[in-house]
Amino acid sequence: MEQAVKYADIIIDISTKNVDRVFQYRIPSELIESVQVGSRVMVPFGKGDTMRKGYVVSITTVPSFAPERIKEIQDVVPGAVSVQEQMILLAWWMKERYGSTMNQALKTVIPVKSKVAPKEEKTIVSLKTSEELQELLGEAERKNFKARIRLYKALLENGELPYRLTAEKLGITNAMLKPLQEKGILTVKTETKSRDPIKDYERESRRVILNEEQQVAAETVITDYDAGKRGTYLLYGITGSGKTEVYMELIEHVLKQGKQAIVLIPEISLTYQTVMRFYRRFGNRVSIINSRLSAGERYDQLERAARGEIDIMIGPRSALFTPFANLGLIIIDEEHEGAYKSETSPRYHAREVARMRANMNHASLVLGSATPSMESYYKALHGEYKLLLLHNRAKKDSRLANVHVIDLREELAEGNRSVFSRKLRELMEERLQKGEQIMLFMNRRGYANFVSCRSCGEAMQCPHCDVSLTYHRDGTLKCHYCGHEILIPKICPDCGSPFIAPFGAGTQKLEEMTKKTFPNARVLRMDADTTAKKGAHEEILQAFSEGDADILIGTQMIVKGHDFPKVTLVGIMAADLSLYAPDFRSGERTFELLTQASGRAGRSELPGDVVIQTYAQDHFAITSAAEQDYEQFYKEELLYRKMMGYPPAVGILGITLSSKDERALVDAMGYFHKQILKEYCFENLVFIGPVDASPYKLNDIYRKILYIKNESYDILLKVRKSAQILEDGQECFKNINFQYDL
DNA sequence: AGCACGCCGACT
DNA sequence: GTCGGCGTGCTC
Repeated sequence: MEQAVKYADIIIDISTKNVDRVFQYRIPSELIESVQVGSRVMVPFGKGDTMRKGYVVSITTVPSFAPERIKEIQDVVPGAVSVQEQMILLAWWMKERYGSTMNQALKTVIPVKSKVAPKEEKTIVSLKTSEELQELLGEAERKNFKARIRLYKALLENGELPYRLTAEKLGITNAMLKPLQEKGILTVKTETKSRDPIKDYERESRRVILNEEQQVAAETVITDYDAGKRGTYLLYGITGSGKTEVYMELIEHVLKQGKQAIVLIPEISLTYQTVMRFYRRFGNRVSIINSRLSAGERYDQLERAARGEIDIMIGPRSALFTPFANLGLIIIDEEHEGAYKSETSPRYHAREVARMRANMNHASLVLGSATPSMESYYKALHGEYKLLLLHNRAKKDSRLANVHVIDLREELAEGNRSVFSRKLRELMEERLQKGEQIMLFMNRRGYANFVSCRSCGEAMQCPHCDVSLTYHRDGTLKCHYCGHEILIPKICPDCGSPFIAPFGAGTQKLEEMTKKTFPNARVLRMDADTTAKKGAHEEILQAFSEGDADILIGTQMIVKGHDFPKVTLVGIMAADLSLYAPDFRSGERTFELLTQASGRAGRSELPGDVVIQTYAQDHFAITSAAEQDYEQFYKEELLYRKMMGYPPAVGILGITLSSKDERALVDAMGYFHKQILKEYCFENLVFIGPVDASPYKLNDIYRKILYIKNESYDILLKVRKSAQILEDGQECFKNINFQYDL
């Protein structure tokens, strides 16, 4: 029987909104087998029929376009894995939910195949002696071949040149190298570097015996699972209560049924220690993805998952898209972490996407945290999630640290102007004497040390962004948003006064002060500057854990998930710095940071102390963190959120408009606001703003935000859709970029 | 993204 | 008179 002609709905791989929709193509009969939903295909597109990559999102027999104008699919992308239909559906869902383009959604969901399968490194090698090169250079100079002159000069200096760098720096193209290769002047050497997958690890079959609490938690999930019930669980376990053992028990159970598991861990706490625990238990059925892997290595790992060579994938939020065919369990550790929210479009939250993926695969989702996010705990208390509790520390003799809250105002009033309170200083001296280690935590968020003019008060600003430049020890001023860098000026560019000086204190300053106060102590600093180099992060932590230093100074990154048994004192220099950030989550974040930082002290047998220095010693985020009392904090915070109308009590939708043209932005925002108001005048929407985003100007682009609040998420979703329709349909929004944040 | 169509300035 | 600038719009 003659088969009916089939058509495929295809999304073209171009990231502009005008082509962000489906196009229909005829499937030629010889490809009818290989073209499936999720296939990547090459199709002729546009005038001139340039070949473009596209993704098949659905297949139909009824064309919805004039059939004589429908072109044919040319090919299935060679060597490409046909992507799971699910992943495409997930991308659709994300596009709808978060308001991105389909392409952006697909790109986050589908692994990007590296250009060359094995990692290749090309080098340009000269085949001539330097005298001969000199001669060639002379000839090129006579003929005024500019590109060749640059190339010969570089070759004379080095003999061998890395291809990529050369091409970029000297503006040399392949076309121009070709004749030179043919003349035998040079050659392009290609070295294939094999991408080494993770080595085999010895598997230790030492079974961990769960304590009673852990057992109960694990059993709850397992019983549901075996009864065919899938749900979302919130595993709330205090620091050191052994959540990881529970995860592993659950994974083991799921694996036994031939299913796979994904474990999300914030990148920052994805340490060697954690990973090794999984390897020891599950051997080489485990794989990790992290940002240190190259695109190719990452792709390899996902391929292995697709081929069924591994059963467990550990990684940051992108690991959520591991193409497991038989996914049974998703675990999100430290679920409160901000890193689970994507900062680029689609601005998805791993928790929500995980929920969706779990639904599609009939899998369970387990969220774990010592300080659950307000949203999750709220849902757990309202029965949407099942709450699992771990109250006790897994190691019996480890105990909670003594917490001292120090009022900095009082210190000042009593004449102590140093950054160290008397208590902290006293304890530090004692620890140094005993040879124990100290961590000093500086919460620098929203508190850059900027440079200002003493006479006109003007702070040095980034010319591209609406933020102050940050002062660095080497005499430069840097913008932490766009990387703009200048030397510190000698006179104020505004008033000409020579009295300009750094202001405020960051980790650098703290390091200086520490060295001055404790001249004999060995100090290590860890922050965005000292860890800019790859691997520096681990290096510093390694050095510290091996006892190469007495004091570790750092920002948030030192308090996440690292275990230093010899640390018995944690000093939090200014606990309330993060409290006044212009964000309704600042209290929550402060509480989390303080709780985590406190948890660093005394994780072993040695008794620990925590000193919290603050100007707001009565704030509940600080008092409840000092008492390590999450419930107390939750109650107070929820009250506050209810009062102020913030999530999780009410839903909030943030719509950011941005444009290079400030006037156009203001006009567009005004018009947009009016339209939404008009359309939803019968709903009880609460509008806040529009306000300037923070920072208002970023990379020369101005940004304004309109917040819309309502108790019902569904209504906000509807508003988002209407906004999208406005965005696409209105002339005046042409040069305005929209971003949605729910 | 790319490519064509289209309507205004300096040139063989 | 034409060649070509890049603004605008469409692509199954």
